Amino acid sequence: MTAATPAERPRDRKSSQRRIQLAESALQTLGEHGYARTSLRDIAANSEFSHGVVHYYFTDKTELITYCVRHYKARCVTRYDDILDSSQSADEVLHRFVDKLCETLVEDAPMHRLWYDLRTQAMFEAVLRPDVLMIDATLEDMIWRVLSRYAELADRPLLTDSPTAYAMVDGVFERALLHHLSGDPETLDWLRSRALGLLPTLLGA
Amino acid sequence: MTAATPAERPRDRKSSQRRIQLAESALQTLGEHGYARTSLRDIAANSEFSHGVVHYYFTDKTELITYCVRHYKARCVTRYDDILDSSQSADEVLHRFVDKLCETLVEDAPMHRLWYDLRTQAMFEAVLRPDVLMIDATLEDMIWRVLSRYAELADRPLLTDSPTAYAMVDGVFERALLHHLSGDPETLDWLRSRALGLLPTLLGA
DNA sequence: AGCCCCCTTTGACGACTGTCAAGAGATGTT
DNA sequence: AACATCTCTTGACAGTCGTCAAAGGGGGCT
Repeated sequence: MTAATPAERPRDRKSSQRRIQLAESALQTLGEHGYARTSLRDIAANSEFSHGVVHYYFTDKTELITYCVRHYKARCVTRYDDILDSSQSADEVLHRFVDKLCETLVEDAPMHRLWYDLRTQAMFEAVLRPDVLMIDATLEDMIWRVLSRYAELADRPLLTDSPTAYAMVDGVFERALLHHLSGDPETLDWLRSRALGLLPTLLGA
Repeated sequence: MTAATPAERPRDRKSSQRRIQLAESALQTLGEHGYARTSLRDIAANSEFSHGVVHYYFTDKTELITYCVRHYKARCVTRYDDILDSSQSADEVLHRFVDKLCETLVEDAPMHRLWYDLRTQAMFEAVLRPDVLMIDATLEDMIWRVLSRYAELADRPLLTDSPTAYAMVDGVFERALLHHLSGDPETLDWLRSRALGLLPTLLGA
């Protein structure tokens, strides 16, 4: 069957490529100006197309946003996964995780603040909630995988549950991001030392 | 001396009352719709004045917002202070603090999400940063006072520093707020149990 | 009384927004 | 070569935004 509307079939592959392309332009612009101050014209101006093309590939602004959010997830969720496979000691997991955490704080700062922006907007707009909650759960899993591997290699039990551990790490990271973007030069050292201190306290005797 | 501009002197008292009055209306509207989707006309419509009056008392929209933020601080910073004075045991501080935390999560949910909204917008707009960072520091102090009193009554040392402790508690609270606003009925129990579990782990032997 | 100053309302402006329609250009099929 | 289909540009629409100017009232003062 697969009864597609007449216009959909030949477009499928190319159209999905365009959607991705537009989503990447959109993510970059959103990371610069924030969700509220980014218009469809801004997004199109940062791409190589005109503003009308957005409505050709996305029915709605919210569809574009939610598509961007979902596309964003795929890029960042596996950030720490190679550390887990290749590390051989608890200490190695700890240090490499913290290094990566500090690196992405600086490197991907616009994308991180965009994520916090969207998550906060989900507190106001119900349309954003399903996607945001799903990504938040995925990020929680990501942190939990790190902590589980860390505890396994240290041969000690984890004291907290997954949501709490994620919430605490995320709180520390969000604070670091705010201060980093505010120009505080000590933020990186603070995040490094606090993350190095935090993880061991999540392990029991 | 006090060389005031001709228009300022007689206005002083009344004008500051109006500013407060408008700020309260603004805070309520901002808490409902969020920073980005709140216009000056919305704010005025929620007050008993017309939209023109806002520009009579505030030169700018950003001046209104920053004034609101500063006014908001005064209302919420002393939230837990009476607990500290009147509690006699560590356990009493712990339970009364957590009770208040859960109560304000439900009761003041719009104001909390507004705070998170503004703090996130400060990652994009530099004008908001001074006020946001100041309030964040004040909230950090508020949490630190609770933890200090808690540790003092328990006669045990605190394991973390003030910024980290605040960041972790705030992360847990922010997560609880998002899920509460998403309609998750188990959020309140989760926050209560996790907060009751978190504070003791911040104390050393 | 008449005047002046403070407060408020109203209406308007230019700019910007999401959305859509009409048409031009390109691409490939028959 | 001619046609049809997909893709993209352009221009316009209705609405909303921050901002401001003009004017209306309402007290108190001289």
